[in-house]
Amino acid sequence: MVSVVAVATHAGVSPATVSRVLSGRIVVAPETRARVLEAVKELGYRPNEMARSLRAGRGRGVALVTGDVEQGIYAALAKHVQAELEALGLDLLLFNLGHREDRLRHFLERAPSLGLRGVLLSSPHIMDMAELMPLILTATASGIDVISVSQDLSAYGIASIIHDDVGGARAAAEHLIAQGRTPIAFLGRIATSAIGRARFEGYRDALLAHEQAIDPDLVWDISEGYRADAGYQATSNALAKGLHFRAVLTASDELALGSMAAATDRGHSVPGSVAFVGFGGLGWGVFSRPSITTVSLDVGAVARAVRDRFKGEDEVPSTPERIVVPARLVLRQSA
Amino acid sequence: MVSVVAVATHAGVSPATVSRVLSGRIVVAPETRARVLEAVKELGYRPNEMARSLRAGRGRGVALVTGDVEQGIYAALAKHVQAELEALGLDLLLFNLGHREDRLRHFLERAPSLGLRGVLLSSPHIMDMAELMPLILTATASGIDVISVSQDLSAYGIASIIHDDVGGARAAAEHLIAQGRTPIAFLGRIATSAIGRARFEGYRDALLAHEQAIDPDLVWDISEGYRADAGYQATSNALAKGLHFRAVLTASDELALGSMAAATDRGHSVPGSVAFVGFGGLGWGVFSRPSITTVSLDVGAVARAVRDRFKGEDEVPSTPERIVVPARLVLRQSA
DNA sequence: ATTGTAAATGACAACGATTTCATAGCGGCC
DNA sequence: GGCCGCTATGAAATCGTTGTCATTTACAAT
Repeated sequence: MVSVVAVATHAGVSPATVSRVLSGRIVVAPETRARVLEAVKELGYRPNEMARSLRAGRGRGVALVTGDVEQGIYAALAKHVQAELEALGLDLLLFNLGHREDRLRHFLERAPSLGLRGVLLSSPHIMDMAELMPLILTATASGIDVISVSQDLSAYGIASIIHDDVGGARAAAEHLIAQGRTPIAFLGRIATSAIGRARFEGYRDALLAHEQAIDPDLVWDISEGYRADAGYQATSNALAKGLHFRAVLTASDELALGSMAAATDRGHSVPGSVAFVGFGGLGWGVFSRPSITTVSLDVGAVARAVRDRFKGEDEVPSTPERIVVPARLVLRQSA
Repeated sequence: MVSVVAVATHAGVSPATVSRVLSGRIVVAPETRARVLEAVKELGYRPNEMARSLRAGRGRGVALVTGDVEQGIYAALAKHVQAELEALGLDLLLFNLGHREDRLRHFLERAPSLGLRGVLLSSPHIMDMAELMPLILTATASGIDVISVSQDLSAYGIASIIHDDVGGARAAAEHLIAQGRTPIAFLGRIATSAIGRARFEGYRDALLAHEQAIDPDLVWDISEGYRADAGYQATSNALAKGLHFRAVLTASDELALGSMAAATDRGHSVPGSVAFVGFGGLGWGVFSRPSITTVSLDVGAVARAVRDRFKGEDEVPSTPERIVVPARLVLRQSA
């Protein structure tokens, strides 16, 4: 491994000078500078990131903690965030909880010793943040910038970048109501997910605003992840019970796909007999048939907000603590 | 930050002893040991990972280099690999190339200085590995275990964990032929992707084995990523040209979905008029309507192979250099 | 001519953990 | 009783980088 010392020797200067040249922040005689750069190139020197991190007290890693990257929206988030971080010379560490809270606890315990620059918490289906707060505070105290993505934790003093889930769901419900597609069912996690609850609130708001009663039988509060099979299951059950509904507002595109399949399998036409709205705006939603009308979440905007948060060199950014990214209803075939 | 020195002082021993107790590999008097553990617990000490890495010469990170995590198969890979690595106390760094080769180069240049334990190259749509070999060799020389995932680079002496793409595609084509669904079109990257080419070979093998001619018009060699829109586009073009085919063997589930949509939109029934086979076996493929018959790739098996590779403490594992994970044809509605 | 000042650079310490080397203490054996 | 050897532990060096402090040299000002 070629180190500063090697470069310094080669260039006939001290290691300190090499460091100065490379940092660029300190004046070095042009001739010396040239000689050092020459040596650097000749030896193919690259500063050791581990030594740098130790010296600086923190590294260049930012962790993304997700519930399940296999879910399209998280994969998209990982992709966009990674791209933004890479542009800042930061690395993305991925921690996938699989919706198991103990792993989040374990990660948070480890976080301070890893020298992370930041932690993006994007595991929205975990409710008792209160219990985890001590760990989070320990992390922030150790210089880690903890940001909640998707879930609003600004009440706890944690910077939050969130989608307008309430507004998005409301817009979707309004659209369905305007088309006369009532009654509308809601499918998602409510009791066990802050995000799911926000979407449910949007649904409820719209219904109440139009003096529609909320039928508990049409509120399908699932407890598993937002995968297609959960949607299929819940919808099949509802149909088996003979419940009547003309539309389903779901909390993810995957749920919508599964839900739609359940209806289709029982001979209901989509959107003629039942309409479906998803959440996320994933790429493949355009190509299912019928394609999925969805509340599109601008993942790129979230990633840019993350970038803004990390672009400075200062320890604790002073940007606003709560950023809301708008959600947009994208009309396609299913509703 | 509480360090070994703090713990040592607290326990009335030297830092060396603390280290010995925690490593567990060296005998320490039971009474001393107890005192150290007590101090560790009392102070909430956690070894600084950056210092450890510097001292050890390498850290605990493993990088996963993907083409596009937003594609289901890579997201699934990331998820499973992360889970396996976490069990080994290793962290996953995610680098998403977005199919841009310069970023791979850039990453490989940086890799040795990051102290990575390993690099999982899973960006199969890059062909001229020969050009990148010097960088890869530099990485391996610096102690990084470079493993090619999906793409067979064992000819270059790089450990490779691959799917049986040829066999999987052949099985799919055989299935279509057995059902009399000919002529069969192939949709995927051939010229610009090692994996795509392998899948094409399986297709070709099956056709030739059954004395079917390969119609160049039915070989749709796309150049973009394996996203649904590319599949839609290619298939629409083919249909617009009035080409006749009874089945499409595609190189990903996303392509299959897009391709299927194109056919559906032009009034063809699936699978009655045209059949479709995808590649990957993603969760949502079960719930599209029609659901997608697919060559399922066992991502979990790949992740386990990765785990086996990293579970030892030794620098260069001596496990076989080429592991082939079987691919399985999963019959669903589309074919 | 002498002193003051700024620029350029080198020596050295420090980040925190681990490992090697050295040593104190103790028990056993002849 | 003296010596050998083993066990348990401490002191110190090391990983590679960077920041602080000190030193040198040159030049300007009086």
